[in-house]
Amino acid sequence: MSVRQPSLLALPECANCPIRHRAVCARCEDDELKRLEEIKYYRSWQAGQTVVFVGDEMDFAATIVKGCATLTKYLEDGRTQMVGLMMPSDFIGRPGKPQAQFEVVAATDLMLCMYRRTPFEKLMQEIPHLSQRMLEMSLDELDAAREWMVLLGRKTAREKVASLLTSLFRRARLDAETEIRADLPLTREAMASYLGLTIETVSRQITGLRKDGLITLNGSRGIATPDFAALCRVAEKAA
Amino acid sequence: MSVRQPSLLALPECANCPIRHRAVCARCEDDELKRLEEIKYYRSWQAGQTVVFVGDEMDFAATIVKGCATLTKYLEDGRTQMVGLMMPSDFIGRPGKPQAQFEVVAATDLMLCMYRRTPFEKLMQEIPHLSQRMLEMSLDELDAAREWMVLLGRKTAREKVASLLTSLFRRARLDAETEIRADLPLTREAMASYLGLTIETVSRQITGLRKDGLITLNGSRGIATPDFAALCRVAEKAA
DNA sequence: CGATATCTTGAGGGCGATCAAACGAAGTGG
DNA sequence: CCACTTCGTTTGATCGCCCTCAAGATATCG
Repeated sequence: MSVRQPSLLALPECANCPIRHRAVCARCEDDELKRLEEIKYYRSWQAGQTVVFVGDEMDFAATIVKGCATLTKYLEDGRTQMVGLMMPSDFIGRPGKPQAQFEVVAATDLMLCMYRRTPFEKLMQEIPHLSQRMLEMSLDELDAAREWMVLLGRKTAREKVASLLTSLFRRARLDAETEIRADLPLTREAMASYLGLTIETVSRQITGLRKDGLITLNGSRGIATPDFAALCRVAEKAA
Repeated sequence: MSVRQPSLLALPECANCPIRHRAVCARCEDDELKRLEEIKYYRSWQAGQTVVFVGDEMDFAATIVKGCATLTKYLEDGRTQMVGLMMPSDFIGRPGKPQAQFEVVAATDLMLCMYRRTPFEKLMQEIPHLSQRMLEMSLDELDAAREWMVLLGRKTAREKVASLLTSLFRRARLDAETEIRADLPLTREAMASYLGLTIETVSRQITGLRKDGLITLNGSRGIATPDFAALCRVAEKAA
C-alpha cells in the first residue's frame, strides 16, 4: 500500500453534514453549531493507516463522517483485542484523559471531523447540549461494551461470528430494510480481533455458516444472508 | 439464607457521607447537595439478594454506600456473564433507559443511597455539576469495560484470576498502602462469572497460584499476597 | 452434630489454538 | 502477456487449555 500523508480538506458546512443529527453535535442549536464550526477541521486516512498510537497525546476529539475505525488494546507479548468498532457519527476521543489508551486504526478509508481538544473541552463546559449528548453517547457505548463482554466471555466461536455478522448487517442496512447484504468493513484479522478468536477459526466458522446455508459469500468481503432471523438465532441473542 | 425484606433506613446527612467526594454528587455545592438530599433515601440488602431483575422498570438511580453489587447479563440457555462489579461510590442506574439491561445482585451486604428516577433526571438537567460528574464516571466505566474485554478475549485462565485478584487488592487497600491482604467480596461462582470461566477452573487456578507462592489463603474468602508485583506480572498487564 | 452450600480435586473429552501448507486476487516488473 | 511477489484467505493435522462430569473435602448454620 502506498503511504500517503493524511490530507486536510475543505470545510463543508455543518448544516449539510450527513450525520449532523446523530453525532455529538446532534442537539446543538444553530448558534452553538457555529462555535463548533470554528474549531473543526476535516482529515482523511486510507484503510490500514493508524490514526492514533497507544500513549499518544490526543490533541483532538473527533466524529466519524465516513468510513470505519477500530480501537485496539495490546498485551505486552503482542496479543491484541479490539475494544471499539466505530462507525459514522460515532465519537472518538476521551475528554479528561489526553493519553490514548488504545490504538485507533482506519479499518476502511476514513474521514474524521476533528475538534481541537482544549477548545472542545471548553465548549463542553459552556454548551450543555454538547455535554448532554456526550453523556448519552457514552452510555450507549457502555451498553454496547457490556453486550460485547457477553460475547467474549460466553459465546462459542460460531455464535461469535454470527453475532458480529448480524451486528454488521444491522448497521449496514441504512434504511434499506430489504437489503440483507453488506460489504464487510473488516478483514478476517480484524474480525478475529473483535471476537477474541484466531483468523483460522473465523474463516472456518464463516465457511461453516455458508455450508449451512445461513450466509452467502461474494468475494471475501461481500456477504449476504437469505434468512436474517435464522442467523440471529445462531447468534444466541441475550435474553 | 433467610429472606428479609429490604429495609428503609433513616437519612444521614450528605455532609457526613463516607463517599461524598467520590460519588456522583462529588462536585455538588452545598445548595445543590440539599436538592439531592430531598429526593434521596437509603435501602439495604443482604448478600445474595437481587436488587433489580432484567427487564424491571428501574424507578431509581443509586450510589453504593457500603458493600458490593454485581451486574450480570444472561444468554437464553442460562449462561451468565458479569458485566459490572460495583463498589462504594459507584453509580447504579441508566438515565434515559428505565428498562434494566442486566440483573443487579448484592454480592455482599449492601447499602444504597437511592434517588427517585424522575426527580433525579430533572436535577441532572438543572445541575451541571451532577451531569458533568456523571459523564466522568461513565467514561471511567467505559475504560474499565474495555480493559475487561481484553481480559475476557485474550487472557489465559491464570492471567484472568491474577488480574481479578490484583484488581481486588487495589480496591481493597483503602489508603492502607502496606496491606496486601483482602477479604474477597466474591464467591468462586461470582469470580467465574466475572472472568468468563467455570468455577472449577477458578478454583484450580487459585490453588495453582497458592502452590507457586504468589498468594496465601485464609479460609476460602481471605486472601493475601507476599509479592504484589509478582502477581501483577502474572496478570500480564496491558502495555 | 447433621444438613446444605461452597469449594477442591480428579479423569476425560472437546473446542479452539497452533503449526503448516495451499489457494486466490492484486500488483510489479521483465 | 506471463512469472513472480505479496497479502489475505482457506483448509488440514495435531495439540493443549479449559469445560464437563463426578466425587470428595470444607465451611457455614440451624
